[in-house]
Amino acid sequence: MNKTDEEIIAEIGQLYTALRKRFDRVMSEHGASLAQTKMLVAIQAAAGMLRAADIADRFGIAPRTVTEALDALEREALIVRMPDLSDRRMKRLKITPAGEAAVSRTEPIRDQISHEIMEVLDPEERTSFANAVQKLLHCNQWT
Amino acid sequence: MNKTDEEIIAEIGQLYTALRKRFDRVMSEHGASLAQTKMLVAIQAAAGMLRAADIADRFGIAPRTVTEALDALEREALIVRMPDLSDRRMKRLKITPAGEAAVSRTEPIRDQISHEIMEVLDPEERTSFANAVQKLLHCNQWT
DNA sequence: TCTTGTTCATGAGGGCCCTCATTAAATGGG
DNA sequence: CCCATTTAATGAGGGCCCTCATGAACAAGA
Repeated sequence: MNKTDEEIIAEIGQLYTALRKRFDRVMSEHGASLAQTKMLVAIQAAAGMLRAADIADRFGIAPRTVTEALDALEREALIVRMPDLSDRRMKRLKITPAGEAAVSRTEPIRDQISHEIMEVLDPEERTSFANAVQKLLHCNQWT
Repeated sequence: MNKTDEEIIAEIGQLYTALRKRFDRVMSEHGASLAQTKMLVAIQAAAGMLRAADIADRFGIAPRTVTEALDALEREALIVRMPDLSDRRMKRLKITPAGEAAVSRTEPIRDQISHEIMEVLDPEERTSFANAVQKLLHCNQWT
């Protein structure tokens, strides 16, 4: 029997939840969750020059969401928010040694899990799946 | 250039967020959000016999999540929680007239949006995409 | 009957995402 | 130089999801 559009969409949601759950369970023991770690990596790479708004742009999420994630990272002492002397509206983000430690600790784990998740698809499936996701994403971006 | 596993997974997240945003924007004006409306439909179909735990099972989400959604639905007076006389631990869920009105008001909208989202894929793409999602979901369910 | 184990709903606390409103600061004309 | 606009970050309030802990009620064996 063929799936309805609604069923497929419901399954996308379930898939997202299942993946996040899997990542977070493993990674929560090592410092930061997946979304947080991705921000941490970006902050580290930018060497103290990144602003909250940059992260929002880069990951395509709302600025308010970034503030919230940074609150958590700062609470865990993985980053610090430094006031910018030349523009007092913004704060530059800097990773702490503890933050760098968390990044290097979780990097291999993230790779590993990502790979384990996707390897259930054979190469052709993987490619067409990636294309379909891209297509769906593209057509719903601006809507 | 080929996408990494991590990139594909990140895009699944973005897709989920974009879809939910699209649904919620339209549906929030009509009473209940997507997840809430799906629960409402189930509650309506069960004609007063459904428990919170049944919803958790049916949708594959945690009981605590259901409590939260039901709080919102009850706040909006779309459902009521009725104590069960034979087993005082549980509460039976009943849809209100306002709830039924919300369901019938949003039903065509949900169908419409679902269809608009999925129609960017041609039939073969749609099928292989659905299969891939299924496969990924299946292999990550228990993990 | 009296534990012990189970089930149900929920409190408490988080993560990740959103919109809208607000404050503070920078900036570009008049 | 001053005001209007724009930009940065965040407060307030929601939605959807999780785990772990709690309390009440039921079920069943000793």
